[in-house]
Amino acid sequence: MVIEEEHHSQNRERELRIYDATRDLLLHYGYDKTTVSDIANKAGISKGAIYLHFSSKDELVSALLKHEISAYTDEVLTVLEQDEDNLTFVNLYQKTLVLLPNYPLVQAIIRGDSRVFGAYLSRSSQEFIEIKRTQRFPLLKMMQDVGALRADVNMRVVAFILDCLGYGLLHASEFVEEDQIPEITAISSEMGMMLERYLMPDDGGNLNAARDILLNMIRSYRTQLFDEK
Amino acid sequence: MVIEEEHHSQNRERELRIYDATRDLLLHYGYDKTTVSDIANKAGISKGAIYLHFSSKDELVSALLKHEISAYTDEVLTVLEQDEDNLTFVNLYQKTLVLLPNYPLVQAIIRGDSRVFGAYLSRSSQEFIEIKRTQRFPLLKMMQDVGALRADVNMRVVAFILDCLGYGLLHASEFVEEDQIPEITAISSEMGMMLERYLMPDDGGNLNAARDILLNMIRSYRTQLFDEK
DNA sequence: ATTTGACCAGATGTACATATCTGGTCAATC
DNA sequence: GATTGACCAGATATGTACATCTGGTCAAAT
Repeated sequence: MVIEEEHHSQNRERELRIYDATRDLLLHYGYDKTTVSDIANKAGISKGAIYLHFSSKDELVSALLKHEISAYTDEVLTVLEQDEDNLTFVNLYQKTLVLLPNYPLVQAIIRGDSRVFGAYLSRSSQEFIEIKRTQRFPLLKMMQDVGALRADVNMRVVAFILDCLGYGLLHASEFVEEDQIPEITAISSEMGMMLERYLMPDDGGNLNAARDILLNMIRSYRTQLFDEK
Repeated sequence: MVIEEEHHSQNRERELRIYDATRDLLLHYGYDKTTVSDIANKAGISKGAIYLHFSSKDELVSALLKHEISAYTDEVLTVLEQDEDNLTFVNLYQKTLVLLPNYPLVQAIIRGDSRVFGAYLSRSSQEFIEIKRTQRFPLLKMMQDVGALRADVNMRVVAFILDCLGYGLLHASEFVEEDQIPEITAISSEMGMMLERYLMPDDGGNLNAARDILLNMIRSYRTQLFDEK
């Protein structure tokens, strides 16, 4: 029993090493230029050992992506659940956005970065990405319906504007020098202010309801992601 | 004299036909797939005649781009100068943004569209684009300094956010179905509302000053564009 | 004096053969 | 029975010879 435990954790530990190696290599060289041997080398194991964990290179990458998304949403959920008090738009936004730079692969997923994912992208039909965008409008609409957001805006258009803004943020390095990009804390704080002034109802709105909707949406996204197939 | 006049206008008319042909072909097939013969054919003249107007294909395209930018900024200036009264942020934004879809080449320039400009882009070092982005912050800062925008925002970050938003808007067709994109009038109206609530000082601010700064900036951009070389 | 379009050199594209690489396997090893 | 790495087939990259295209010119036509 003790032995099996140890053994299992040995395997798990190796799996995590494989994830680490794959993440580093994907971000640095991209999917096409990263070979299974490279990953094995970097993880300090043989190529065959990779196939003891994953049935193919694609499956390894899929598993890694789920792992990364899981870690990111986990952290977001934890943080959002924590501060019951002192809830503001700035907070809500800052909390979820500030964590993103710690998960560069998640950023690359949302961005649909072909440099990082190469041939993998065209094959796997981006199951991960779609969900987020198609659910932005419903999320905002629900928030508006419970009175968390002001009623006198065209929410369909607002969703589109926020999509554009998000797209721009994730692609900023394409049109501006890396060192010209402000701190993510400054950006999310400023964006929080903007959304607060723009979308908060005059009576202050129901921020707890907004937070709960956001939490539920993330939770259902997680379920969807890990249950199907 | 009359003959010369007529002759000149004959040449000018042919130059405009060349512009029209080039614009159409660039937008449809892109720079690399558009040959000088194609342009000549479409304009109903011989290839040699093109070289009576322009010394090279590149120079033709440069001239066309200046021509397009000139036309667009001309129209913007006219419109902005017109309504002295009833000045609002929504108006200011709507006026400049609503005209852009009529100038698809200008959009392509701002977007740095490699499909449209192909090899031309890498060569000509995008003299046109740079100016606009590097001057967004100074523009906003000036507006803030004259009290047209609220003082309690980090204008450097606001400029960055607006850059991201602009980038996203121009690249919208890359991440959302064409028919999911709202009407440009709805977008600019909603964006005007957003900026108004976000950036307008509590006392309403000095919108005439803001408009004048915008006008001057566009005028100086035009001068810069047409004077140098 | 204009305008044309055949012409040219260099760039670009095509086709194909050859060399290299790489995802995945499995007999041999530990 | 867990792990390895030599091995293989198919994919990808490289070299190369040849054909086509295209920006630009200029003698000839208008």
